[in-house]
Parts: sequence; structure tokens; C-alpha cells
Amino acid sequence: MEATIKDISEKTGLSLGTISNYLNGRNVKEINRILIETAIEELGYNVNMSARSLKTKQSKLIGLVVPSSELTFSAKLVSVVEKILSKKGFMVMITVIGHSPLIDYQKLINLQSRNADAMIIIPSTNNETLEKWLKSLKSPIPIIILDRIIEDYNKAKYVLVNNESASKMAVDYLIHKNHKLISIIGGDMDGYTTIERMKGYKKSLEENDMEINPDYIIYSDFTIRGGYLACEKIFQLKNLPSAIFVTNYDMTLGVIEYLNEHNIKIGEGISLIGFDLDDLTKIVNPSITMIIQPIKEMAEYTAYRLLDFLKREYYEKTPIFFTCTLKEGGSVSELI
Amino acid sequence: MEATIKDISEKTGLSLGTISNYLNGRNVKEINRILIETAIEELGYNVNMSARSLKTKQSKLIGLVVPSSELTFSAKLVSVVEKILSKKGFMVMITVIGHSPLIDYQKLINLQSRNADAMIIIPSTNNETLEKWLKSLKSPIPIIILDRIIEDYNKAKYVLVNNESASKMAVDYLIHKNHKLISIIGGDMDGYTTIERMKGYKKSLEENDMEINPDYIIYSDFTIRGGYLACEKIFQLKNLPSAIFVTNYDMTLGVIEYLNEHNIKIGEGISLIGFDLDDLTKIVNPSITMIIQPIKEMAEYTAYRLLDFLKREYYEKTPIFFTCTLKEGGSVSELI
DNA sequence: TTGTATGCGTTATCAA
DNA sequence: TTGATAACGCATACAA
Repeated sequence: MEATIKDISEKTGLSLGTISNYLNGRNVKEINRILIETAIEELGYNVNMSARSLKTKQSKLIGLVVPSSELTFSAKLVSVVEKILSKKGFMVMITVIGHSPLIDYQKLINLQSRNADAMIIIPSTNNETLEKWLKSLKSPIPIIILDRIIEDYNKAKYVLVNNESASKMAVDYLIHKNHKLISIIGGDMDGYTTIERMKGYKKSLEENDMEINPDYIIYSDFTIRGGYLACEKIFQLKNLPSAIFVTNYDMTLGVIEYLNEHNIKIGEGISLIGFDLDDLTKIVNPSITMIIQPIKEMAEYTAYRLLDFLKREYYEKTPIFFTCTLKEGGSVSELI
Repeated sequence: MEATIKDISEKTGLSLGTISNYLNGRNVKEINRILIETAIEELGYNVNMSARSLKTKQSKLIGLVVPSSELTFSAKLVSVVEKILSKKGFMVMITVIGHSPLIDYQKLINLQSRNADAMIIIPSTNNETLEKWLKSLKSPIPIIILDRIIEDYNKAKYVLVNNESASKMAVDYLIHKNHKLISIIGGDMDGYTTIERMKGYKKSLEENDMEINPDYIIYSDFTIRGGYLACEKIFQLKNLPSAIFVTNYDMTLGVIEYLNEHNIKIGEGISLIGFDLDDLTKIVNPSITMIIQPIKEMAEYTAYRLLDFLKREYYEKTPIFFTCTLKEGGSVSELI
């Protein structure tokens, strides 16, 4: 049997209220403080969070909703966010969505019924279940949504990268290296992220008075397999591009896999720019030039903002955009 | 204000007990069932888990303790475990340890005070705080510990791979390819995992009547940087080995990084076998020959066993060992 | 500064 | 099958 404040009360001869006061950082007479502390020590007492939550309506639990498709990204995020939040006594509850609408819904409800104090959500791709659930939420807990904007939902704070300019930067870089035929591999056609990244691609081409050839625009699904297949599609074109810009991590892996498998030399036969994390850069030879999301900074910002919100200091919802950087590797050759 | 069973009781005219009975799957008259269900629907009712937990002493929360050093491994584990457990209404609470003893301890206590129904722990390396905490635990909740054995702690179920034979398999393979000078990069010298993997290394050499040269045995720390530095050390030897066996994922990355940086051709200048996940295999060219841990199977086994334990069907604690496989890539050349 | 009493939302016990 | 009531462990309002 776990010890309760009642046990401590009995052991110390003090009332429940005093013990509770001590536990909540209120003033207690020095003598009693020592009394209580030794009792806690001896009994191995821990606060029962269920009881406390029931009473205070604060769970000290942060819900983290991540899509099954973004596990690498999520893992980084979790480690940073958890580190910051745990220092303030919060625990992180994880739920992975994106498998089936029914199960997703159950999971979200489950999360809700544990009344998380706040929520961090990575919607990644369009997820109707998630959006429906979000809109049905009436409790005004702070919610931070990462990585994309849900069009008609403005009750959350959005933290994202400027996808359009990141994408433009990549294509500008390729053009600067004299590439004329540039292919882009995007995710699902109507996803926010892909739409934005495509915008940057087109904008760059337009600004440089280059033709936009729809054959070079491939839509895929943000998976390794998807990247592989997209790359395969590109190599079936009569007129091969000299460079490929792959717009996410997993697809970049898939593309590299395809190129390796077909003995196509990266940076020679074909130039390549990837997207997301810099894990890869040093492992692949030649290293891959990549657009890097400042994920650590985003995660830190998210965690600290959440903490602010929870202190009710403010809850302002202006979206914040982070800027990606281009990390040069050896995967882009300069043409003449 | 969230709706409670009291609201449902009032709306339906039924007593709290009946509502509770319905909620817990007990028999309720058909008419009342419909009454309740529509009330729940209309009020948007959700069970308050804090209250339920307080009463039942079951949190439906599973604690997951992962080391900061094993984030890749952990991410895979989480996704599999979460998928299985969430179907049964459990949520997964994550805590990352390994930064500082003090914070680690706070986190573990925090986890405990939320009375998780069960725990999954990946200790990775020696962690005194964790061990002390485990031993101080009196509540008999099911605990599954992955990846290594804590010597004098037998209150948990252990799920691991047979490190010794996995390691032996790798070295046997190299010897079979006529490698005579084989270097091994391990983690911290007194860690369970490293000790086991070193055993396999030595056993293989002994069985093949080969000399064990301490110069070829490098201890490091399971990080990317550690792998890099270990590799550097190896290349400072007067008498270079022809093959390196790296005993974990991150260090394998570090080694590849070093080799790329120094233009040492993998599979030509030096042969390489890595350890853990097969993410890499296809990305690096030539693909890396690796010892693969059956992490998905282990995670599934862990989740299902936990579910069994929670149903109190049994809680047997015989350690279970999974077998690694060797996945051939192009990173090991055959010598003559 | 401390003690007493009440209630948070739920389940469990018992009687009807 | 249902209803009334107590209890889970804690925080809080109020009185002392």
C-alpha cells in the first residue's frame, strides 16, 4: 500500500491541511517542515497524481500527437520537448496516428479523457479525423501544431518552417549551379507542405525565366518506398533532368536507395538535394546537400511557449515561421 | 465544463450506478442503454480518467523509460509498442533518462507517482540512479527491461538479444572471408551489452585459433562521435586491421563518417560490419553488412507480454533471448 | 500558521 | 437490473 498524506498526518500529528500546504510550497513552521520531511522520507511517500488531478483539473500531462509517417522527425522533437517539460514536472504522453480513422479517433478521445494540460500536434499530412476532433474540442487548452497549417482552424498556435522559401532556396541553388532541368519530388498533391514546397520550386523557375515542365514534377507520399518509386519514374523520362530536389527525409532515403541500386553516381550522373535532417549528410558518400529544418530550435521554442501558455502568461496565436538552411554537400555538381 | 456521469444521470433519470455499470460493460436494460448512449452523445461525455484512476488504482498508463543515447532504437520501439497498447486503451508515457542522476531520479519518481500500470525500460548503459530506483520500488507492477540484464535485479522480465552469439556470428563471418586482423569497437567497458559482445568476439577468435590482440579492441561510448574517435584510433595503429566490427548503430554512423572523410573506401580499404538497424544498409554505397536486431519482434513480444501480465494471466520472468541476423551488404571484401 | 470540512468524478458495495 | 451511499487521495475555503 502506498503511503498517503493521511499516513503522514498521523505520523506527524499534523493535519491534512498542513501536509498539503507543505506539499504545495506554502509556508509551514520550520519544526513541522522537518517533521513532515522525515515522515515523507520514511514512508516513501509520493503524491498521488490521480487524486491531485481530479482535484485541480491539471494533469501535468502533455499530449503529443505524431503521425506514423514522421517518426524520425518526431523522435527528435520528443527528446527535446521532453527534456524541457520534464524539468517542470510534466510528463509526455505519446500517441501515433495515421493508421486508421477509427483507431485514430479512439486514441484522440483517450488522450482527451486524460485531460492533458496542453497538446503538441504534428499533423504531417491531411488527416480528417484529426481535424474533426480538433474542431470538436471545446476545452481551451493550449495547442501547438507543428509543421503545417490546418486551413480553417485558428484555435492553435502554429510553428512551422517557411516551406516556400526553403524550397526556393534549393532550386535557386541548383540554378546557380547551372542546372536547367530540375525535377522535384513532393508528397501528396493536396497536402499543405507539398503545396508550399511546390510554390517555391515554381517561383524559383519563374524568377529565372525557366520553363516549368510538369513531367519533372512528381507527387509521391513522403515514404522511403515513395521516394524510390518517384525516382524510378524520373529515370523513365526521355529527357532526364540533371538534378532532383527531394522534399522530405524518407523520400530522400528512397531516392538514394534507387540511385545506389542502379549504380547512378550521385553528384555526377545526377545531382541531388534532400530535405529535413542532417543525419544523412555525412554518412552518404558523397555527402548529400540538404535543406535542413531547424528542428531543435523549433522543438525548444514549442516547449517554452507551451510552458508560457500554461502559466497563462499569454496565449497568442500568431504563427511563427522558422527558416531552413542549406547545407552543402557533394551531391550537387556545377554544370558549365 | 466537461460533462460528468452526474449530468448523464440527471438527463436520463437513471442513477449514477447504472451509468457506471453501462460504462464498464455491465448489463443494462436495452431501453436505458439507448437512453444513456444518446445522452453521452449529446453531452459529449468522456470518462474522467483521473477520477477513475483514483478509484480503481489503474491508470491505464504505461511508463516507457528510454536512455538519451538510444533514441533511434527507442523510436522504433515506441511506434510498435504504442500501436499495440493503444488498442487496449493504454497510453504511453515517455521519459528520457541519462542526462543527470538528479533529474533522472525526479523523472522516475514522477513516473511512479502517476502510478503507471506497467513499465518498459531500456537501461542501455549502466545507470545507477535507475537501478537504485528500481530496487526501491515495492509496488509489484509488471516491468519489462529491454536490451540488457541488471545483474542483481530479478523482479523484472528481461527481453534481449543474444549479444554474444550475434557478435560471434559477425566475427565468424569476417574470418570466413579470410580476415585475420579484426578490430572491434565496443561501448563502455563495464556495460552489460559491451561485455557480452566482446565475449562473442573473443570466442570466435579463440575457436579459430587466432590471436587476440588488445590493440584491436577499442572501447568507446555508443555515440556517433564515439564511433568516429574509435575509428580514428584504429587508423593510428602501425598494423592496421583489415576489418572493423562496430557494435552499435550510432558508432557505425561515426565510423562511416570517418571513413568517408578520409576517403577510405569501405569494402576495399577496410571491411566493415555494423550493428542494430537496417536503415543504413541501402543508403550507404556500398551497403553495409550488418548484424540486425529483430527490434520489431522484440517490441511486439514486449507489448503482448505486458498485456498478458496486466490481465494477471501470469507474470513469469524467465529472460527471453532473440536472435540477431546477419544482413550481407557490400562492405566486407573477401580476402585471399 | 494550522485544523476542519467539503468536494472533485468515479467505482464498489449493498439493498431493493 | 437499479439506486443510494461511501470511499479513493488530495486541495481548498474557511475558521481558529
